Formats: sequence, structure tokens, C-alpha cells
Amino acid sequence: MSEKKVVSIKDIAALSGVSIATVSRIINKKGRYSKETEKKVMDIIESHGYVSNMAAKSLREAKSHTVGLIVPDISNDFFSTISLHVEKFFADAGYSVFICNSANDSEKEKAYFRTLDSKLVDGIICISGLQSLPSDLTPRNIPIVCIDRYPENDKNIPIVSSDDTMGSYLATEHLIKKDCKNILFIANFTADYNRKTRYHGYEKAMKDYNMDIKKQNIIYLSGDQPSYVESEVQISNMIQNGYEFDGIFASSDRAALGALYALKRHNIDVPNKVKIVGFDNSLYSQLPSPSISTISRNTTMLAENGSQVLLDMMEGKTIENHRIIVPINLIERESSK
Amino acid sequence: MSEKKVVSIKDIAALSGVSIATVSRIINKKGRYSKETEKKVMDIIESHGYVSNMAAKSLREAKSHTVGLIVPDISNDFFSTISLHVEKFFADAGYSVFICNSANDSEKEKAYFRTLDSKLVDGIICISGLQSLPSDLTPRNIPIVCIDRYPENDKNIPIVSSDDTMGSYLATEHLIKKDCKNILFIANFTADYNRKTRYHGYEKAMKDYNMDIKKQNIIYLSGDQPSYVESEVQISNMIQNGYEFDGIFASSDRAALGALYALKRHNIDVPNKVKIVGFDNSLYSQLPSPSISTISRNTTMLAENGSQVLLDMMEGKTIENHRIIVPINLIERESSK
DNA sequence: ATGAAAGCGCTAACAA
DNA sequence: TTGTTAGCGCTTTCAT
Repeated sequence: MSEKKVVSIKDIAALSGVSIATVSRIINKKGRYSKETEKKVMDIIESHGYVSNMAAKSLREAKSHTVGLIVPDISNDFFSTISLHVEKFFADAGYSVFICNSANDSEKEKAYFRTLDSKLVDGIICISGLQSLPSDLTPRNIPIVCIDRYPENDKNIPIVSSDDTMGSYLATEHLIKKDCKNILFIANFTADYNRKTRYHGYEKAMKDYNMDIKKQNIIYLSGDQPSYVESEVQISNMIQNGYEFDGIFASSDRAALGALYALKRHNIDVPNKVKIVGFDNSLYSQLPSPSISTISRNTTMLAENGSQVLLDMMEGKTIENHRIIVPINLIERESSK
Repeated sequence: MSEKKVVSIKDIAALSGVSIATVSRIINKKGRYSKETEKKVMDIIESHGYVSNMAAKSLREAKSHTVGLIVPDISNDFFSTISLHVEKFFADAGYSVFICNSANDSEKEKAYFRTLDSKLVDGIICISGLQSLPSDLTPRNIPIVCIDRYPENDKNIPIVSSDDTMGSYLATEHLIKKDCKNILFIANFTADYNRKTRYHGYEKAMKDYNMDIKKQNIIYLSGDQPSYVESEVQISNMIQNGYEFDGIFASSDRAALGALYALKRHNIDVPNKVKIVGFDNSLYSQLPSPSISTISRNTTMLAENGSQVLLDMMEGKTIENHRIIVPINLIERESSK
């Protein structure tokens, strides 16, 4: 490994015959230097491949031009799409982003908050699995924005989310209008985060249309296995037990897919005998045959709005709206035709 | 925003009545302090929620406990799965990872190299879209490891990749053994990166089995549209033109899916009339009906081996093996039964 | 076992 | 327009 000496601002100053203060001003375009010195210095910088030492700059400015992004699992496409847009947004704004996979593990997630804080990130954007966000998680008390899920907290953290309850309402209403009389609700497992919001939409739609909500129609997944597996098993069991139903609203596309597999396996026609709606507009609803109707959250807006709010906070602006709700909509596909 | 003062090592020292040197040794477990002082200091650290300032530490040590990960697009599940495992690996090793989406844009990617360098990352792991990796991209000349793709370079950068040529060979051979007589090859678009390796596997298998390689059987996608769209259009055209074939090897699952759509649309039975094999074992091959046979690269091994090599380099170990080939295998599904 | 002090590279206040 | 210098928080060498 060739040991080229790394050039510092001091070297550039010496090489160009000016002071380091001048070089610093030129690098940061702060003015107070002549066109000639600027050119002279910039030439030296170019030819020596100087890049400034961000650790020194961060230390000095107590600001790192870096943000942290905490997601449960970046290999999940909902989270990875959000990550893509968050990273793009901040790259354009001159920030780098640390990626952290919490795996829905509370201790891990807390550790990430501390690590990010110690790395002097200027802000954190998180899709948190935590029940609450104690303020001592980040001693430096940096700006935080939540996306999608909202842990309790005592510092009025902004939240950008989609209206899940409305989404569930739309999905359920859609099935009702398609003449389904006995609609199952599959509640996906989501760790600490509560699954009530999506249930509420189902509940409200059922009530609004004067339909009975039967206990046995509510199916909870445990999270012990991939949700499509659990879902397939549970729906299969119901079919084998002779339980009849004609509509399924699953609070995740994967659970919806599991249900579809179960129905296919038992040769029950979808959508003619049973109609299905999922949640997320992921590949799990787009690709199967029949394709699965679903609720789409606007991931791009979720990511961009969240990033913008965080940037505003980092720049010291005051945030007027601490609850941003991003539109949600029903996508009709073959499974509920 | 409450302005809690951030406590530094100096504060901890004052609070515990020892010198900052002692506190530093205790934090870093360097020894040369008594059990009692250790306890006293640790208590103060706990109760004041002290976290060390990594910028200062980085500046001092010229090392940031941070690595950079450059991928074309993290929302693509091949890349996001790799990212997950890279991040996990480095988190366990005490490093944070910067995520960068190059969007297959050379200029952007180069800018990321410079930014990462200036942020003092200790190493970079990349799935590069670059044709070559000039050594002045990172003036500090930090360790770099390539995964999957291998740009030209003059510093013997380690590469961890799967044997794509072998994968293509296996796919083509599989179709031949299934009695396909006229096999199309769909070459996915991949920016700068050359698409020859996958073609070579097809070519070799065809030759080994004494099959003709017809010019009109090689289909190139331009990258102007999503590959499944382009693929569907091209295969549709061939069918409409009355061109007959009974096997398709697509160098990406998406392209394979587009082909499947085209065949379905023309009511051509898969696998009975035409058999299909894709590449990547992504959801695009797993979820459709019929499910698509595919070549699986071991993403976990790709990520973990790459990370391990980078870590070794960062720790100054000498790397004996600069080309790590990760196993690849054929997954038979319904599309080639 | 502990402490004093230099210095990592940079910015900004102050001087000229 | 330019330069001098203090100091950001930390590690480490050298004393003690």
C-alpha cells in the first residue's frame, strides 16, 4: 500500500504561500480573498487532490453533515424504498447518511441511537420499533423525525405517516361494496408497535355498513414465522374446518399472499368465491396471479416529507405541523374484481 | 429545544476528580488505573449519559470506525439484501456504515468516493458501475473491496463475486437437457458494466452441446425502460412475427418475467411449449405463476465475505486471495418443469 | 496508578 | 484582503 502523505489545509497553505485561514475561507467560499489568490489556491488543491478532513471540521463546528437512518430491515422493500429516497434527498442537501438495521430489536435500536449521537449526526430519521423514545437516548438532544410509526415521547417529535386507519377503512369498504358478507381481518405481527390502527379502520367500516364483527374473523399472526407462512397455515385450517368466508383484508401483502396460497391449494376461486385485499403495494401483491388488490402508501412522499422536516429542524426552523399525513389509496387488482 | 450541555471527557474528569487521561484510559479499557477509580468514573459516566465525541476521536486517531457502502440502488432487492448483511457485519464489528446510491451514474459514484474519503471512512465496499477505479478517487488511499462487479484498477482491489458465467452455463444446460431446441438469450441492460460474462455461459453451454447459436436468438435490452417491459415487448414482437422458440434464458429475473407475460398474453403454455430460466432468485421469479426457475447467487456470502476481506484489510492483514468466488446454483421451478 | 501537555485539522474571532 | 491564534474533544507520550 503506497503511503502517499495525506495533504492538509496546512500543506495547501504552505504550497500556495498564504495562511491556512485564507485557504479555509476559499474552501468554504466565505469571501474576503482576491480572485487571484482564489485561483492560485484552488489550483494547488486540485493538483494535490486535497479533500478536507471532515472529522476536524465536525469537531470544530460540532456538526457532521451526516444523518442517521434507522429502519427495522432494509431488505424489506417498503423500508428500502424509503431509504433510497431519504438518502437521495440528503445527498442532494450535502449530507451523508448512516444506515442502521434495528431488526425490530429494542436494545439494538437504542444502541444505534447512542452510536449515531456519538458520531455527531446532525439528525436522525427513524422507523422505530420502540414503544417510547426517552430523551436521554441522544444526550446531544438532536432533531429526530419519525416515519410511519410513532413511539411515545416527551419532546413533540414530528411524525410523517400515512393514514393507516383510512387505508384499512378503504380496503374493508371495498370488500363490502363488492358484496362480501363475511370478511376476515388478518392482523400482521409488528413487534412492539401496536396493530390497532389498522384494525380500527376495519372496525369502523364494518360498523358504518352495519356488519357484524365476529371474534373468529379476526386472525392474529404471531411473528414466529414469515407472515405469509403463518397466514397460509391459519387460513388453510379455517378452510379445513369448514369455516365459510368470502372476503379477506390482510394488513400486509405477505399475509394476503399466504391467504391466496391457501385458497389456491384448496381450489377456491379468487376472486369469485373469496376476494382479497392486502396492504403495502409491494411486489407480494403485484406479482402473483391473480394479482392482489392492495392499499398503497406513498413511500416517496413519506421519505421526502420526513427528510424535509428533519432538514428544517437541523437548520433551526420551527416546525408548525408535527403530524404530516401522506395520502393513501386503494389499488384494485384481480383478487377483488 | 432544551439546551442540556453536552458533557465531555473533561467534565467527567472534573466530576470524578481525576485527569482526563485517566478517564480516557478507562473508557478505552487500556489498563493503568485502579478498580476503584474505574468504578467511580464509570458511575459518573453512566449518570451523566456521557457519550464520547467520535469526531474528536476520529481526528486524533485518523480513523473513524466507519465504512462506506456504494450500491447502484438500494431499493433493488439484490442490493438491499447485500446492504443488510454488510451493515450487520460491520455493526457487530463496531463500525457504522454510510449508504450511497450511485444510480449507476459514474459522476455521482466518483463524488461518493471523495465524500466518503473526506469523512475519513476506514474502508469502502462497492458494487460499482464504474469502468475503472482510478486510485486518486480516494486520496487517503483507503482499503476498497468490490462485490459482484469488477472495475479495472491498478491496485489489486479484492473482488468477491459469484461465478456468473457458470450460472449462465447451468441455466442454459438445464434448458438443453429439458429438450429445448431453440433457446433465446435475453441480455439485460447493465450500464457501463459489460454483459459478456453471462453471455459466455450461454455460448459455452450451447457449444458443448453442439447447438447452433443464432444471431436472432440473442436479444439485447436497451435500458430505456424497465427491463420487464422491454422484454415483454420484444418477445411479443417475435411471437407476432411467427418466430418459433421453446426456451428462454434471461439474464435477469425481471426480463424473464417480461417474457412470461408476453407468452401468457399469447396463450403460449409455460412450461409445456416454452421453458424459462431467469437470474437472481428475486421476488420476480419467486412470486409469479408459474414460478420461474432461476440462478441464485448467494447474497449473504457475497456480503459477508466482502465485509470480512475489507475488515481484514483495515486491520492491516495481508490478503492472500484477491478473487473470491461464491457458489451459484440453479433453482428449478414451474417455468421449466 | 495517575497527570500534564502536545497535537490531530479545521474555523472563526480578532488584528493588521 | 490577509494572517495569527485559540480551541473543538480526544489519545498518547512522557513524567512522576
